[in-house]
Amino acid sequence: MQILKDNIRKSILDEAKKEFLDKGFSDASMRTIASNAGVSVSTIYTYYKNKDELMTEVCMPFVNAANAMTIEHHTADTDIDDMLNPDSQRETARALIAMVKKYRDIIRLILFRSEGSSMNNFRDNYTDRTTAHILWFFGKMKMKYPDINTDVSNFFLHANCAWTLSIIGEIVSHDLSDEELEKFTNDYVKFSTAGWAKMFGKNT
Amino acid sequence: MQILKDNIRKSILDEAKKEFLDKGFSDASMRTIASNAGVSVSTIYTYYKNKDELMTEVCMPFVNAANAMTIEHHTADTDIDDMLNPDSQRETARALIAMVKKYRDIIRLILFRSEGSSMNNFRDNYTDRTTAHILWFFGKMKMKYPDINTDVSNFFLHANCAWTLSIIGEIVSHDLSDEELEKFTNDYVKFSTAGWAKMFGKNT
Amino acid sequence: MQILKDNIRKSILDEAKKEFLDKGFSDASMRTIASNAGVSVSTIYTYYKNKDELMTEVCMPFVNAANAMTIEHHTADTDIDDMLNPDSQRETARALIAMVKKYRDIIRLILFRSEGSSMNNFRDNYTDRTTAHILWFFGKMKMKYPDINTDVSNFFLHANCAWTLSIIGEIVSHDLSDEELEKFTNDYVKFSTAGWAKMFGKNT
Amino acid sequence: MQILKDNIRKSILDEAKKEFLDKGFSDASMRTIASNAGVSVSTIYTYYKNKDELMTEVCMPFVNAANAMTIEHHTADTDIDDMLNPDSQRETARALIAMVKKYRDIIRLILFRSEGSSMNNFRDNYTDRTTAHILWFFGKMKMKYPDINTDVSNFFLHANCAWTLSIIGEIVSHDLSDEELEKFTNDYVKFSTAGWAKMFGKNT
DNA sequence: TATGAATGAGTCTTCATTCAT
DNA sequence: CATGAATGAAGACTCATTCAT
Repeated sequence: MQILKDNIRKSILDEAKKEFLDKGFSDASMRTIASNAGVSVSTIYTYYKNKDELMTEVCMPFVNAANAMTIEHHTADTDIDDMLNPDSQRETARALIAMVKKYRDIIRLILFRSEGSSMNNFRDNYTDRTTAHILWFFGKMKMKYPDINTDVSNFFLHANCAWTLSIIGEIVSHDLSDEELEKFTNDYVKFSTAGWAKMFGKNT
Repeated sequence: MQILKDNIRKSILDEAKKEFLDKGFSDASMRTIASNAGVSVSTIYTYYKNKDELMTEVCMPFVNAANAMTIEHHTADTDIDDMLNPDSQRETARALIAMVKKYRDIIRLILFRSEGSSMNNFRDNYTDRTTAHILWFFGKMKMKYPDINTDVSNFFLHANCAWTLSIIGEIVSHDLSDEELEKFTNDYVKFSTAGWAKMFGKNT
Repeated sequence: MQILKDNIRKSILDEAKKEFLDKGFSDASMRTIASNAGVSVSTIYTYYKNKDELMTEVCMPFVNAANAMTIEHHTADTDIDDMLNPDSQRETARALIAMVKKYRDIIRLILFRSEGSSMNNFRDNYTDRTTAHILWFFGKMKMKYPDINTDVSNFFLHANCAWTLSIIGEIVSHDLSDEELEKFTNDYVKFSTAGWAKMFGKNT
Repeated sequence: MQILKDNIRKSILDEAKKEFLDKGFSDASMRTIASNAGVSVSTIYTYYKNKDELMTEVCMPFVNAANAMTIEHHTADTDIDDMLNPDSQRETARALIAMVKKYRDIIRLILFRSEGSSMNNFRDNYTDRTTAHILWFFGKMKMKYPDINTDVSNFFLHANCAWTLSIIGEIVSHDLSDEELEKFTNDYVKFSTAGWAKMFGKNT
């Protein structure tokens, strides 16, 4: 029975994901989801309060993974050097890309097809959170190395965080081979480490 | 009469813009637009063929301006040095920001509230077009300066173009003072010129 | 100017006929007619009071011809023998068929696509009128030849008149060659003269 | 519950029939039907997929009966003599008339008020099917009695079948007493048996 | 005369959601 | 637990017609 119910849950979530991706949240139809999942519309409502919650539930796996990664990242004892260290950056980028590939569909759903749902806030929330973390990190670094230049425009930091999300969006929108992704990673790291070095005034 | 008609057109466009921004294209209601514009629903249809065309018409001012800017940019006789020249880059950035500020609402509409309309393609189209231009430009530069490194991942170029759009999106989503924007511009230019210099291998 | 106006009238009528035939009266659209005729919708209303009158006007050529034929037929000095005379019947049938072929489209319009318009009464009116004439004719014949049997069910006469209309409907619905029509005429006359002879009790 | 649901179904069908008869399919309004049936518009859509299917469902009782009668008629072991035998013909006619009286409203609906719906094809389909049967029957008879004349124009056969339908249409359009119908039946049989006898060349 | 413009009423259909069973 | 049934509100869009110009 438990198994049966889990099957139904999964079936509903799967079909909901397809329908949301296909039509976008607003234009998706609960009927279609139910019909494709082989259950009645009302059954969906016994599992999920409403359309929005269904959407949220569909996105949860990624949201959880993203939160976990964020926490891990935030608690890591990184130093300013890590931002300038290509190897360290590459590692971080690869981990991110691995996760992006894993949650490809959900990410596409959240970034491009969530209009009208509460998941549509994810983009802004995520950027804001990441930005806040960077600011806190910069403060910490300034304490540690008083002579580096951390006088960086808040909005530039924000834009940089948004870039990450933008890149994620581009990755999930295109079908890239592993080689392309690796090459991209190298280029990106080259570009951004050089950029940050310049920002920090370490690039005499 | 002419004035009257133009008034009505403008009124419809204004209210449509508001409604689209407020609810998103899909959830926007023609009834609401008509009611707020003080005309009957059918009157809207004497001016615009359907909801999608109304949306398109709302966005046209920006689309035209963006196209004009693109053409101007593409026909400009830029050189590789311009990409590395902070002054030149700042000028370009400022021009872009000026336009973004001018069409703030429409840009927000296109980037974040256009799901379900044909304007939703703008983002991808724009990124693709810009990427294509950059590729062409790189080829030209490689011919001119055979010793620079232009072996940059296509997808990195794409991601870079997407960054521009992402920044534009952030600008229209936040209420930034002129100082902040100026500061951001400086930082951005510092960061990216350093990045490109590194990419081109000019940064001995 | 007169010529111009007549051109417009004709153009409107032609396109109206097409649209009515295509969609049926109820589903036909004044807009479509106007657009195809190259005039504005309101122009149609300067020529015709409303959709129904436009329909009527489209059908007039046939209605007039049919009335003329009816009058001619009614005033003709026919005798009971004519109904039993194959040559006479064939002649009548051929004349009718000629007219039917001439007004083919309008007849199809009236018989099969006039629902919702006042032309939809034509069928019944025509049958009733023809039936009335036959009744009057039978009365006259009974006076002239008291010994023939004219005790025919009113409704049979009605059904017979309806048959004529039904045949007309079949002719305009099918694409028949002249040979087929001629063969049909012969068969029809053979069949019905035999039938009437039996009815009149003359066929000993 | 079952009873309740059947009541609702029936109520919807009844009111739909009335509305379709009253306004014709195209001009009939789902709102009016729903309102008269005492249900909401959307409830109709839980029972019937769309307006056309509702129309079809309204007509089904007659369509089924007509098909049953056709099958019965086609499988009967009739002979050429039956077409010339007044008693046999009268019997057939009476059975048909009984059915017509039973489904009077639906027949009127199909024959005269179905424009725009898929039931509008019934007339032609029926005529074609009956004609095909007659042709097959004539072939069979020619095999059995090589000396009868079955060289009858296809279109005449078609017109004859259309006559049946035309008569049916006249019956449902008029309020005829049983006597009138009986008298009509006699006349019709007299007329048509004489006609067919002549056609077959048996009436020396 | 010809029409652009305007409209209120209407179209069929779908929606997410609720609830009794 | 699962659902069939029901619904009011809303969807985009079209309609025939009028009227000032």
